[in-house]
Amino acid sequence: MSQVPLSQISASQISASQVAPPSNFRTDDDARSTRELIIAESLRCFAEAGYNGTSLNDIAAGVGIRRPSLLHHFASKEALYGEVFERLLADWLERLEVAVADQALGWAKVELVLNAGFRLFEDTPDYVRMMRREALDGGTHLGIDLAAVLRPLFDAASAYFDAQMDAGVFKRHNSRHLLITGYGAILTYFSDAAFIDGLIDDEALTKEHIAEHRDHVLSFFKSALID
Amino acid sequence: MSQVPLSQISASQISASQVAPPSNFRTDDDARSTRELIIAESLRCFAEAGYNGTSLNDIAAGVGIRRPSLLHHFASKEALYGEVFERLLADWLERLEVAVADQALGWAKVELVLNAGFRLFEDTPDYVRMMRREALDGGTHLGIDLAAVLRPLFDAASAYFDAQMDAGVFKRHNSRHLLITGYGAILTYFSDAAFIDGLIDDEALTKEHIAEHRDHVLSFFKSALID
DNA sequence: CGCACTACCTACTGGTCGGTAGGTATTCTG
DNA sequence: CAGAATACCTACCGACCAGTAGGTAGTGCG
Repeated sequence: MSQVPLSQISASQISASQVAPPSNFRTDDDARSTRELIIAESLRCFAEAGYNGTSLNDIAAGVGIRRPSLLHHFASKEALYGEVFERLLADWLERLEVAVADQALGWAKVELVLNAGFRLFEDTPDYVRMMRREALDGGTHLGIDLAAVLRPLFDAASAYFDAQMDAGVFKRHNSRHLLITGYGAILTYFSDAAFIDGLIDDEALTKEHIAEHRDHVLSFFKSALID
Repeated sequence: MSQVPLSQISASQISASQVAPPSNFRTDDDARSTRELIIAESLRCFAEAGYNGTSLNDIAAGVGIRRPSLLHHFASKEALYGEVFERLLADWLERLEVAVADQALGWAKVELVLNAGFRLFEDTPDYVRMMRREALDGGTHLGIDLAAVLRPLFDAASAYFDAQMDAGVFKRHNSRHLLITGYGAILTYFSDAAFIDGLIDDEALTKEHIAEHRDHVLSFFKSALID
């Protein structure tokens, strides 16, 4: 690092203007909060416009600081994106594992997990869109291999369905394809909300409409799995 | 212009300019084909990396020409994107309407349309990813309002399901939510193929695996709609 | 031949990108 | 109170972006 050629340092750089003393200084308490503000705004922007469609200036402006100040808190754009994404994964895994760990069996457990998913997505719609973009790009945008992280959950769910089908609790389906179908059915409603708004008369992502869609997905899956 | 010091013009430069006479000249027949090549490569790039992630240089390089030559065929990047997208829509609507116009009734018609969708998506996976990105961005990236174009088809399909449910052919579900669920279940398999590859042992988007998923979706929906 | 036309090129413009250098207030700490 | 640390700033960099200017081969037609 820092082996910048001396030739790049010009005299004009030294004569920086002292005209604008912004005075928007932050205390230590606020410092943590600035970091959080940046992460929150980044999530919003990355979900809305994607990685390439979001500039550090956009994020900085949303927070109310300049780009270099943002880069004081995060080493690079990729590092910032990575931190937002890691937080996404951690939040999701934590909340999903609570539902997965539940001792319920049969349809009750499926309903439990689906409900947890809906609640989770309802709380974090920006996460959903960001995840969708990540899946579209192959899930390997950064160091994290999204599929590899979710694979254990996926395998466990698949085994659960297979066991319940063997036991005759559920009608027979291909469990892995069933999971892919389910994940697509649920995620799409949240990721494509802006598009779906144009297909229906109500507005998607309102509390009422989410509940409507959740009820539909639950009854639809129940209808396909239970006699 | 051309105020380059004579001293900088080396013999190698002069020879270089004559060593590479591009010679990739195209006749009138090829001219149309260059346009097609550009559209094909654009589709590939826009599907792979999105609008913001694709530069005109990327596309031009894929075709084997320079960016200004590309802009000789299309007025701007947006115009190019628009033409690719319009072609997408036209292709889809044409092929879907054949299936929709069929006189089949009950489950046979659903199977017909689903099969047409699968065949369509299998033939044009790049279209699917581009569409997905468009839906993520709200479907109003350019002048075209994606949802408005599809709305008539959506309404007709919804009315069909309602009628069949009223007649007792299908079990009762909310038809509009059913369509959203269905579109998500099918589209996701194609749009997120790279991610799904990491969740399963087989490779998605092979002929065999697509058939497997189609069979699953058909039997799953049949299971949910028919007693 | 002369002239318009097409398809391509190199070389450039203005602007934006991510990132860096270096400075300045303010606060914490010894 | 001195010095380190923090959080912000302006001014800059090189790279890349979409798009333009202007030139040059080759083609078709009078």
